[in-house]
Amino acid sequence: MAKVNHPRRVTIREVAAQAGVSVQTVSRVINQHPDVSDETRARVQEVIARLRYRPNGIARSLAAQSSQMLGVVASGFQLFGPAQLLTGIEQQATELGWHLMLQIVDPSKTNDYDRVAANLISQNVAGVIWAYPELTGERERAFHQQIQPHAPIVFLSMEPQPGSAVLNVDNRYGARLATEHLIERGYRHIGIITGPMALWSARQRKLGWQDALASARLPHRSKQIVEGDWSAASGDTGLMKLVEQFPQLDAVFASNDQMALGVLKAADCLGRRVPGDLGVVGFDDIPESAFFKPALTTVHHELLELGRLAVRELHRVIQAQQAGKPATATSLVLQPRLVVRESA
Amino acid sequence: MAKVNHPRRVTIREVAAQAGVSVQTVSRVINQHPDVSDETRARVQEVIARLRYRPNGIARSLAAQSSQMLGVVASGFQLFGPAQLLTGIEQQATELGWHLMLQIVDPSKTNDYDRVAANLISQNVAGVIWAYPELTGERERAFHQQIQPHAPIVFLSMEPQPGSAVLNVDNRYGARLATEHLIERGYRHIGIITGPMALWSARQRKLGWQDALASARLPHRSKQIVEGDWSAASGDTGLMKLVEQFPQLDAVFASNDQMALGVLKAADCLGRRVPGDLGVVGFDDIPESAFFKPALTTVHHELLELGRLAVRELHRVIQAQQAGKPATATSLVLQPRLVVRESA
DNA sequence: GGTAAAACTGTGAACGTTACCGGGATTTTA
DNA sequence: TAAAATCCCGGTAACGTTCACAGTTTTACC
Repeated sequence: MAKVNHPRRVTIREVAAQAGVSVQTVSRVINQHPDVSDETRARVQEVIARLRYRPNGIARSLAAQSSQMLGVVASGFQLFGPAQLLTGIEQQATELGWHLMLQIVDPSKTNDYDRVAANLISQNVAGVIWAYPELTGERERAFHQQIQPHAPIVFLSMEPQPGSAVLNVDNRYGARLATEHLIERGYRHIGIITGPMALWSARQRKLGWQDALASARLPHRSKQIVEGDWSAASGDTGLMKLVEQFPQLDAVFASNDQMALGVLKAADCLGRRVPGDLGVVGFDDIPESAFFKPALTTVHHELLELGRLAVRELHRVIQAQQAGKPATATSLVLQPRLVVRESA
Repeated sequence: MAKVNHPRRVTIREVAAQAGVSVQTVSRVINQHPDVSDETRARVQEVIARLRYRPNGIARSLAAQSSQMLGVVASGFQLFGPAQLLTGIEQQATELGWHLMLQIVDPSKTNDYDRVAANLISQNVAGVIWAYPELTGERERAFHQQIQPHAPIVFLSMEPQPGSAVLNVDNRYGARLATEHLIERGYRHIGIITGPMALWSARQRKLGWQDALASARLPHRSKQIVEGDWSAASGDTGLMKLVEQFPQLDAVFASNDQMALGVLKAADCLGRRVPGDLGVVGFDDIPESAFFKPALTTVHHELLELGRLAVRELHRVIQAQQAGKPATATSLVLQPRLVVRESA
């Protein structure tokens, strides 16, 4: 790292000199420490404003051994879920005065997790939000072990692990709601297009579908199941496969709205009318789903709120730890709800 | 900022002690400085690995007066464009070894820009990518003035400003392509649903639509125009308004794909067949648009690549500046292309 | 009016790294 | 063979802030 000739920035020392006080006093003013007389405080603040002094966050972090930065590990913002989570995280972080350091993981590279952990530690983040959907037991443990000594972690949308704080939407319950709705409407041969089965959330949604069928004493066999990848394209081909391997199919639970869109499209191509010949329910309630043809019945969940909660939880723990009280983040599950429209 | 009792981290001093060399030599090894013998280098690296030493990025930034961090100012990841940009930025940043500090602006708060600038400066970012779509002339200048002395800036999707580097997609040309396609297909009464007119990119798309009509000697009047807000809902209500105020309407250019979806929905409600009774073209080519009914003809642009380019440009300038050669970022425009499907 | 407590302010040493400069050992050049 | 260049390496002083502690002044109370 070569030195770049930037204009000298104003330092705390200059402010102190101009205000006729010590550096320490200026520091106290900046940090809203109570032990400063109103008069001194006012004088210092006047100088700060005049000189346009900005405390150097880097130096602050180094001296105080803690930064104003939260690490966010994520991936795939093109998808609705991650984008929503990140937005919520950002909103809440800004409101509470935290900065965000973004890290993307490439799950295909095994040692990418180490790189990310190293980066987070090296920047001395005060807390970490793991918003990437998947982390298997062993990797989770390894990551936890690396980060935990330095900063608390909150995981999002992941399989609950003992000893870790995981914030989730109840995917299983949501899928059950969706499927039960189909059953209520009289459909009896209900297939599913799942998300990538490597993902816990996708597996949970599949379980919810099974729950509903089981409690209605309807059979569920593997020919009723097709695995998708969250994309509309996989919903489209998914339905094609499904009708082929399970001809009596009369309804589909698509594990997200994009795939549901693909299903609607394929149904159209096959000449099947929705909801008459085929019931369809999605998951996520993306803003567009109300404008599908027909408008999609789907499961709504509050991912934005989940992201906000993650930050708040981290904030709580960090504050407590700084006050000397040991605290750990706790897990939490948000309940989704069914949004009935026209597709079932 | 109170001190938290975390386990002591391994410092460069301990590595130096264990390896029997000076702190400076370890620093040289970390930074791949050439002036170290292979033998010493190997010994130091062995110790680093054994002690699991991680250089403290904060201390490094402070000492070197430059960080490994790029600032990204953005907003609205739920929208396709920003999400795509951010993904591209992240990919390229990771490949080049940069970290990202994320900042969201609330455009409704006037002084939010100052807050963001202060944050970026305080964290000593090496460069800034402004990915929030809009910054008016004056604010742009103010922001520029605050940041520029500290770090180079690249703006994305914004009105080109003299003296600033702006990376853009040619929105006007893309919109022209879309509209010309409608004209070629024989539509003559072509309306438009614009994006928020406060946004330059939305205004450019409108201009492209005008260009096409003008060069085909077709009239364009204000009753052919409705302003939307990028959402499917606004596309839906937009078409309703449009047919009311301009009954002879036979085609619509929707300024993004979400609004096009809304248009398709409204057309269906009105009993108008697409593309028979009504031609529709969108903009963005979101992955779902191929699965609309009918499949949407739209304009494709490479926002992911635009994000990557922004990082590369910044990287180039920073490198050059550190090498002592003054350099400035340059502007650039990417050309979009038409994707013909079934909706026109 | 004296003492103890409270309120305020300053001093010096961290925090973990890199920049700058200087010096010895080794090789190259004239 | 001496001088000059090159290669390695180390010591010291930053970078801009906060922390711990030690002062000094003011206030409160009997």
